[in-house]
Amino acid sequence: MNSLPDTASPLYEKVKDYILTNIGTGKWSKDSKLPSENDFVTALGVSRMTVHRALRELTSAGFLIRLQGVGTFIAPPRPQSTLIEINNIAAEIVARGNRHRSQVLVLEKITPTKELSLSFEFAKRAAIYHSVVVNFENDLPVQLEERFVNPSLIPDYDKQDFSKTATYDYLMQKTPVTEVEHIISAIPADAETARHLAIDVGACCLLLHRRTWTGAVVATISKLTYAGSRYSLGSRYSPSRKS
Amino acid sequence: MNSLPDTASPLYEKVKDYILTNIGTGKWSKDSKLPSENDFVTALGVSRMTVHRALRELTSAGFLIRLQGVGTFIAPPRPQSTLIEINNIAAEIVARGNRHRSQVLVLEKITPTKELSLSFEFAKRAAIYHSVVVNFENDLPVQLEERFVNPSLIPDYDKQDFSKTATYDYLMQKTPVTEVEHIISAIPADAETARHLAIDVGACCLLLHRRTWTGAVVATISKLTYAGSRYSLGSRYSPSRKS
DNA sequence: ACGCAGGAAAAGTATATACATGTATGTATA
DNA sequence: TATACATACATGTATATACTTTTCCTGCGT
Repeated sequence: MNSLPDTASPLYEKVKDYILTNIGTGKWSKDSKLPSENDFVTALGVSRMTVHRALRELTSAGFLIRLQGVGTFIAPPRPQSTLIEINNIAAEIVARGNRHRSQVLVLEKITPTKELSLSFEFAKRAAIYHSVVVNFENDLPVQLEERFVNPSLIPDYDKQDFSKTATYDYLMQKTPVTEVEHIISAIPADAETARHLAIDVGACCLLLHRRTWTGAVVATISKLTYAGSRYSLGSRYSPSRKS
Repeated sequence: MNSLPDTASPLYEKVKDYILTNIGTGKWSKDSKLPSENDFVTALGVSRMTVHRALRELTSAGFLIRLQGVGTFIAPPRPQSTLIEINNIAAEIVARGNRHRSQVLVLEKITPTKELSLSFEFAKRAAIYHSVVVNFENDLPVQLEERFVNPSLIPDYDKQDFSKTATYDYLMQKTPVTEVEHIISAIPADAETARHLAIDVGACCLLLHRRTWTGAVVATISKLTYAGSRYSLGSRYSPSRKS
C-alpha cells in the first residue's frame, strides 16, 4: 500500500511530498481533518515517528495546523505578509559603491530613565550603555543612530571604537538575536536631530525604533532616524511556499 | 551532571536554551567545534535523539551549521534580514477592535503619464485604472490610498464598490501576487494630502510605495500615505520560532 | 435533562537501538 | 612516495516502545 515516490530522498521527505501533493490536488478538503498519524502509519507502512516528523516539519513550515487531542488540519492560506527587510546601513552604503563614515557623538554609561528601564523590562533600575552615532554616505549625514545597550549581554560596549567598527556589526557579532521588534514612523526633526543630519528643523524624518532580544532578555534598543529626503527603506520580495 | 533549567518546557527546548545560552556567553568560540551529540548525551544525561532534535531545530533556525562526519559549528551571524510585515490596513483596524470605513474619491480609467507607463513596464502606452480612497479608523482618516491597476489582469476594477470591499481584498482575491516591491519614505504632506487626511500642510507622512507583480507583469502600483502622527508600521519577529 | 466520570483518540515527548552515510586519519602495501 | 584500505567518529535516518497531555464523546446516574 505504499504510494510514496521512490526517489533517493529520505523517507520523511517522501511523506512530506505525499502530503503536500494531496493537499494540492484537494484530496483532503480545506475544512476536514487529515488522517491521524496512525492512519498514515498503516496507509504508508512507515513508523509513527517518521510520520510525526513529516507532519511536524510541515506544521512549522506553515502548511498544517495541529491540535493535540484533536487532529491535523490544513492551514488557511498565508496572511498577506509582504515583508520589508531592514539591513545594516553601513553595509548598504558600501554595497551601493559609496563611502561610509561614522562619527561618534556619545558613548557612555548612564542610569536609564524609568521609561527606558521599563522598555528594557528591567526589574530594578540598572546602568546601561548609551551611544549616539551619525552615519555618513559620501560625507552626507543620512542616519542618526541612538542605541541603548544591555551591559549584562555586551559588557565592553563603551570600550569600542565605533568610528572603525559599525555598532551594528559589533552587536551582531557579540550576541545572537532571537527576536526583533520594529516600529517605523514619520516625525518632524527636532533641533538636535536637524543639526546632526544637516536638515531643517521640522523636516520629515523616518524614525525606526528597534528592540532586540537575546532569549528573554532585551539586548538593545535603537532609535534610527533617517533624513526623509535622503533615505528610504526598500525591498523586493517573492512570496514562495517552499520550506 | 544536568545543568538544564527546570522550567516546565519540554526537554529538547531546554537543551536548545542551554546551547543558545552557551553560544551567547561565548563558551564555545566562533571557530571551534561544538561538542558532538554523544558529548551532550553524557554531559546532560539525555538521549541522543533529544539532543539531535535540539541541534536539528537550531540548525534549521540558522544558529548552527552541521556537517555529517565532521561536526557542529556556530553559524556566522545572520545577514540580519529583520523583517517588517505590511498588512491589509482594513484588517488591521478591525483586528484592533476599531471600526473601518473607506471613502472612494476617484475611480476611473486613465491614460498614464509616460513615467507611470514606464513603472508598469509597458511597451506601449495603454489605459490603466486609477483609484483614490481614504481609509478611516473610527472616523479619523489614517491612510490615503492611490492605486494604479493593470486592466489586463483585473478587468472590472472600475466596476467595484470599494466603500464595501477593500481594494486590497479585491485585488488579492482577483490575482495572485508573485512579487512585491516596497519603498518606505517620509515626506511632508502636500495640500491635497493634508486635506484628505485632515492634517496640516507640511506635516510628516509615511509614504509607502508598492508595486506588485503577477508573473512577469506589473499588476498594481500603489501609493499609500499615512498620517505620521496617527500611524506607524510595526512588527515583531522571531528568527528562531516557527510559523 | 443535566452533569459528571471515564475511556478513547490524537498529538507531544522521551528513550533505546540499529543502521546508513559522510569525513578525517592512520597504516599497510604497491 | 603515493595509493588504497581500515577504522574511528561524526551526523543522518528509521523503528519500536512507552508514557504524557489534551480533547472529545459516550454512557450512566441523578
